[in-house]
Amino acid sequence: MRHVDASPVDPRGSRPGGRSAQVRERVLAAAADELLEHGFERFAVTRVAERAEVHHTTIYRRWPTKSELVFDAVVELADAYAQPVDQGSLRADLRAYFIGVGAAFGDRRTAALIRGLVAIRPDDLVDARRAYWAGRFRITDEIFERAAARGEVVAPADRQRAVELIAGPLWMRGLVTSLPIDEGVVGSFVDDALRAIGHA
Amino acid sequence: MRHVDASPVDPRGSRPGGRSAQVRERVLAAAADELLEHGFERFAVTRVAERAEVHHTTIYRRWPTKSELVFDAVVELADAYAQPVDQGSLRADLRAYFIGVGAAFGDRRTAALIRGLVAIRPDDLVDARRAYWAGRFRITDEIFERAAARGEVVAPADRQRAVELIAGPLWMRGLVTSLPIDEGVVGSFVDDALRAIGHA
Amino acid sequence: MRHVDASPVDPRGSRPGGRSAQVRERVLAAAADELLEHGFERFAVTRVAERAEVHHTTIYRRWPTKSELVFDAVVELADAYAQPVDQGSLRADLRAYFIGVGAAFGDRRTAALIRGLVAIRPDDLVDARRAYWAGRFRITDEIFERAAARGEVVAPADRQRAVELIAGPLWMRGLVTSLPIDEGVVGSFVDDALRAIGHA
Amino acid sequence: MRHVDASPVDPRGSRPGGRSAQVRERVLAAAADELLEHGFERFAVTRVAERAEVHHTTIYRRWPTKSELVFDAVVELADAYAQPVDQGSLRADLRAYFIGVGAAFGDRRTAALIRGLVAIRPDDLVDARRAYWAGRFRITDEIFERAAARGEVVAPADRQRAVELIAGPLWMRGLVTSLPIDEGVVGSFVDDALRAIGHA
DNA sequence: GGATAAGCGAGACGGTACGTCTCGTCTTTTG
DNA sequence: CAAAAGACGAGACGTACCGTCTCGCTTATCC
Repeated sequence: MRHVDASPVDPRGSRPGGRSAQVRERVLAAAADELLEHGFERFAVTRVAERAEVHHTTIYRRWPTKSELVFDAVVELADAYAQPVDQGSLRADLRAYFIGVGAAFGDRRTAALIRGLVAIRPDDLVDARRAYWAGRFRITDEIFERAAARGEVVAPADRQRAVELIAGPLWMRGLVTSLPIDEGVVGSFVDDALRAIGHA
Repeated sequence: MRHVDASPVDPRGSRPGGRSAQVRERVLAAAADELLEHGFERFAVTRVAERAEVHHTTIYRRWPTKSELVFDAVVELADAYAQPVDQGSLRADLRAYFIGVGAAFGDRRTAALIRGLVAIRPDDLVDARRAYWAGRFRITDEIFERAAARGEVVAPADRQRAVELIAGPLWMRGLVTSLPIDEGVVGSFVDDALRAIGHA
Repeated sequence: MRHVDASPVDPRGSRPGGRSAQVRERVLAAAADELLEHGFERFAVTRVAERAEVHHTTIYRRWPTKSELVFDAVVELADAYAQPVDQGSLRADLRAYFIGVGAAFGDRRTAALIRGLVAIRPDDLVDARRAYWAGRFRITDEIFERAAARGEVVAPADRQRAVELIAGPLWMRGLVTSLPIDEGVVGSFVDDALRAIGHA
Repeated sequence: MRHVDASPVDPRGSRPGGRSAQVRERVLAAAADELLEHGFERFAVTRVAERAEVHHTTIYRRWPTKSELVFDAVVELADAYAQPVDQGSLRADLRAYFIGVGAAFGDRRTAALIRGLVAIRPDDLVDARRAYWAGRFRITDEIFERAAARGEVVAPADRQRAVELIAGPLWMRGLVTSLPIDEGVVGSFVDDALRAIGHA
């Protein structure tokens, strides 16, 4: 899933701790900082280089375009919010997970980054984006699997609908209307979604 | 509702057909094209000027920031989709209206504009955006008013929830997951939303 | 000598106290200020208009080019230094006059202006400049005439040489080498010049 | 003496014939042309870039201000006129040297450059200008040294005066009054100066 | 253990776009 | 009818970043 896997650089150097690996780490960290500070739009490779104390040509050697660098950095960040824990019931699991998602929009810097992701031209980084979203949906899938194991069976089509009914309003608040996203709101969306798909 | 109303430009020139009005039209149309072709990120005022056959300084005189230009272009388009017609029932009215909204994402040009709208930094144009969304919500309010007049009463809080439950998934498909938006999908979101708020 | 005499504007308006005359006065005064403050190079008609509280199109109606406006303003200023007084001898008259000239270079703002005049392309405002320099040389001519009336006769060719031998070093210090110009220096140049032309 | 020596540019590139050296040459030549054609005032870096077939940002990298570019172009030319030859006597040496200087004003291109040099604001490039003039005066110093070796001793203060009495009128003719500068005129200024300092 | 190849530091460069300033022209309204 | 008012085309400004290139230097394997 890491984009840089395809890079021609670093056949041996990427051993953990190697010089190359250090560069990669420092650059991605710096990119994340830059992203959080300036948002996607004003993201500047030049500044990333300065932050990482790496020459800018070195960055271009590994990440041919800005989009690719940003994407790698985003993925790095995204994983932080991908920690679903078993809460004992489908409803509780969904609440917990989407409260985490909602919190991401609450962090202005993360919000800026998500906003940027959306702004990327649909034709850019298609595969990378597909992979990213697949990864995210895998998380909710796990939640439903776990529920099924507990006996709360939800049909695949209903899973999809439920996720859209919860995530849709959340994203809309986060990206579009700027309405607040707190735990109560997230909970009510979860309830509405479960009611809509006829889940007890 | 037009953002440019606050601009120092156009005292008399904005009479329909006047020179200024022509410039405004040409620029906004060109901005929409530019947005479609290059996306918000690579949106270049310089190119808009070339497309519109207007000098770039003229654009800066009216729209001091890129955000404002994009916003005005979006608003221009938005009104096209704001024509709700009485279909005889709340469900039918909502379907009709949101099918129109969904269609907007189907038009690549419009989709690009909406994408641009989202990409504008949240601190930018706060008032203008608020006004814009107020306008959009006014349309669904009318639908609910009409329904109330017919006896289909929905509490204000439920109106809001219903709209979010329909529009949220639609926008998410349009902006984020790129899943298809057809009439069947819109219909099912409307049904889900009405079920969620307990509307018969 | 006033350049604006050739302007198509102001057939009757230039009666002293007329509306046009007031505009002319205010604009020239403002132009002089602007010149003194920003120097020739960064002289901006726009700012002159603001200073004069006159619309900038009004200025362009009278002074088709910036050069002409500047020139008129310079001439206005120059006269301030053109007040030779009878000091009783050729040597004293020359000293007094050129000490005044030297003082002009001492005023940094005036110096900036002179510097600008020199920088004007030789092909620009040829007639105006010729007229200006003729005016200036007329002053030294008066000095020599007065001396002749007193019995200190100097041949025309020697007058010219003397003036060049005094003014030359002065201008060079003022414009080129930035060496100091004080009364002692001016005096010694006058003495050298008179010695060179064999004047007692 | 080259101003650009202090520039952060050109670590190795300045080897004669290197890429950077070529750029420098081409730009300075183009700057001289531009100065000749448009004068200092309408001197446009943009046009210099076009003439030199170099991107304008490249020019700004090396010469942050217009003044520095003009100055370097002037210095480049100046050296051409700095070749005093031993003519056997002080008078002859001075004549030969200043005839060369006068000739410089005769070359329109060089004259335009000198005019530009004068137009530079006095606060700009103070050190560079000081160095430049020191270099020029060193040439006349050599002439006086040579004369002293031959037995024609001139006191330091008189050297300075003499040079000003010759160069001053020359520069004034060249820059200000546009009077002709031929060998006869130069000769008479030399003679006048020597007479003024009491040199046989 | 010295060639050799890869990665990095360094920096000039061509290039796009930015957003601003000023110019001088034009058209329309006002006193 | 001149001045006020202001939009406009035009051109240059100087800056920020982009992505490419060329050139040494270092370092870590591989013969």
